[in-house]
Amino acid sequence: MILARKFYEQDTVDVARNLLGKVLVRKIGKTTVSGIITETEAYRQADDPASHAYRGITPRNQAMFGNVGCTYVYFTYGMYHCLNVVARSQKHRAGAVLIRGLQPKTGIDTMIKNRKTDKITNLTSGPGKLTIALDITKKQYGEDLVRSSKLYITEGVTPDRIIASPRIGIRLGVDKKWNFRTSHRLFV
DNA sequence: GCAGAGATCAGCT
DNA sequence: GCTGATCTCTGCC
Repeated sequence: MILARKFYEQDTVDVARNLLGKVLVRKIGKTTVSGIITETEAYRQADDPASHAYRGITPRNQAMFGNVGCTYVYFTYGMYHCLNVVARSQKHRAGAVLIRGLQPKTGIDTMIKNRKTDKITNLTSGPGKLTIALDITKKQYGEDLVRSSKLYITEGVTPDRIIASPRIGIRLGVDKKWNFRTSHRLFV
């Protein structure tokens, strides 16, 4: 069952927590590649100096201000794409959830080919890695996860334990524990 | 097993 | 110009 628009209309931090255990599905041609979401991070706007949207709208981050349930894909460090899902409550102008980790479910052979590594635990254990494994680039910028047949998120499993931590790799906003992960992920 | 460098683009403190 | 919501490879222990 594909998640409805309403799912993404709640506070970004809640959506980040609720996305754990859901299944991210990607169709590449005839192949279905999917994985269970094991790690996420919430980025809001005016109250979140670590967010790309903090200083207002730019051509790059405009998706964060757009329709909830769509993707925000950005290119960073000159080499990597990262996948976010736009989500926010009415109180905020912008917000997105960074998908940081997956547990490979189907299409693992395709992931191996894309990633050029055969270590399962290394296929999608990071934001830059999972976009390579699922062939996600700026072509998927703004894709509507509620309506698209190529990229969407479905119901999955219920995580039995959720760990909240400070977000990774940021300098500002370290006080906010907006990184969420499940205890039964494959990766350390 | 771990630290450090390198790759190299977009948006600015 | 520099810095970053990153990852891989190299070299050394």
